[in-house]
Amino acid sequence: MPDPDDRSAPETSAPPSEPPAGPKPRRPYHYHHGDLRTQLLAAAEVVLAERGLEGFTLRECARRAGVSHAAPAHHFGDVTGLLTAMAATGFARLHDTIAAEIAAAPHERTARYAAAAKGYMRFARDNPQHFALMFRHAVLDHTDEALCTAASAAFEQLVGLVAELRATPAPLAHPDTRLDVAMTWATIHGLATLVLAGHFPFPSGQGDREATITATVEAAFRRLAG
Amino acid sequence: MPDPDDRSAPETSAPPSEPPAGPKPRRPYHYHHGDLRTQLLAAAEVVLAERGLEGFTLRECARRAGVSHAAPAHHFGDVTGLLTAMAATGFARLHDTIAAEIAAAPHERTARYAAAAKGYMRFARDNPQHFALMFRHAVLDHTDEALCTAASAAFEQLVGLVAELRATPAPLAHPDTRLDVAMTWATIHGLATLVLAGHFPFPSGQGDREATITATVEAAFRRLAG
DNA sequence: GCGCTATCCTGACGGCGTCAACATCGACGG
DNA sequence: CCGTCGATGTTGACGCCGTCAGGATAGCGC
Repeated sequence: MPDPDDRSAPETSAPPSEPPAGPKPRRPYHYHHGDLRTQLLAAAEVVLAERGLEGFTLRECARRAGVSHAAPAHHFGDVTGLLTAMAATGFARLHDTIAAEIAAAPHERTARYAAAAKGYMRFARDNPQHFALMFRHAVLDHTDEALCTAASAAFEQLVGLVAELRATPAPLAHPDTRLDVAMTWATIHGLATLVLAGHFPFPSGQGDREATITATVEAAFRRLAG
Repeated sequence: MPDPDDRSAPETSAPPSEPPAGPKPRRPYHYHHGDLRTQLLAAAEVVLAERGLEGFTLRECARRAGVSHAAPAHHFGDVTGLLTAMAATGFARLHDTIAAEIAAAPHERTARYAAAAKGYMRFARDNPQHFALMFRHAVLDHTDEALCTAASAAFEQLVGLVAELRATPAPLAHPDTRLDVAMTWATIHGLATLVLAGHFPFPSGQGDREATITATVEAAFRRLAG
């Protein structure tokens, strides 16, 4: 079984289990070809990015992985299982993206706070379909353990950031941390969601759209922090 | 053609076009039975609320409306057309809900501002599937005129509220109205989206969940305003 | 060497959206 | 008053989908 905590980007290179094997046109179908689960996840990632969640298809994933249409059932049960597994890795990757952005920021509370928001937005922009999947409640199995732990880890990261911001008396006057957390998450999540839905205010681009968005996030969270 | 600006809740009562007509068992199918378009929209509303967007089906809508599976095509083209029409009425209803909440609030800037947010949240809570549909970019036709005008009206309502809030020098220090609008919309939209996705922080209910959410919205927007 | 189980295939089923072909109704012009 | 014509419904078909049942294959412990 592949490592379920694998957070790396999907690899499209075939494992060495398929040598060219000369002009033999095709083997009479190989059962047990190694780690189909990983390859299915990789294929699903491509399908999701290409076709979106509306055009996502279990059979297409199987096709890309070179197996029959019923093969995924043995690893994921049904389509919900596959999407849930993808969502779990998505939360893990979101966590890593935010952590990387924080690590690259100057070691100062407000800057780290804004950097986290920038990381959130960057993940959403770079993986729009994956991001949308993670919050599409109806298509996920919320009893799945991997999903819960991955989502919780990302949430705890957020709580930690807010706590760090409030460690000194200056910022975020309201004493209720829950409200602070809710506000922080809602603001960045709302920004990301609206941008992805094409509803970002004033998108008619004079100038760079990306820069505008990043600047908005930066300004919003510096204001939120102070 | 029915009024495309109809914002009332769907009516389930049959139009008087079907008199009992004695014991005649059934007419050999009535073509032109009045306003199928309206009835299809009403049926679609029920299907959406019951099954969600994932379980939404054109054929089921046709079944509920008592017509054949291909009938909707004559009024909406394809499923995108129907969903787009529903999204348009959704934006109109959101606008009305917010307006009603503002009208019921004390005539003071901050209170009206918070009331609008409360209206936004109330609409999302009372029509979760409809609300989700309105922001599901991939299933809507964004060249549709009715959708554009309805969405723009709701957006202009938001812009007006922010402008009203900034009319006196006190609140929302940042001079950039665009940032204020973005922040306002993102915050309330993020709150609504996260609540609907079941990701609202600390949902484990000691006490009334609804009250907690409403109080959070209230507090968040009073803080945003001042 | 032998079954056991995980893995994978084939084939089938019902449901879906869409299209093409046909039926009917209402309206409008002769 | 009648004929035609477009708008509005119906029927049937197509291909695709997810899922399930049943059979094939391969590796592994005994």
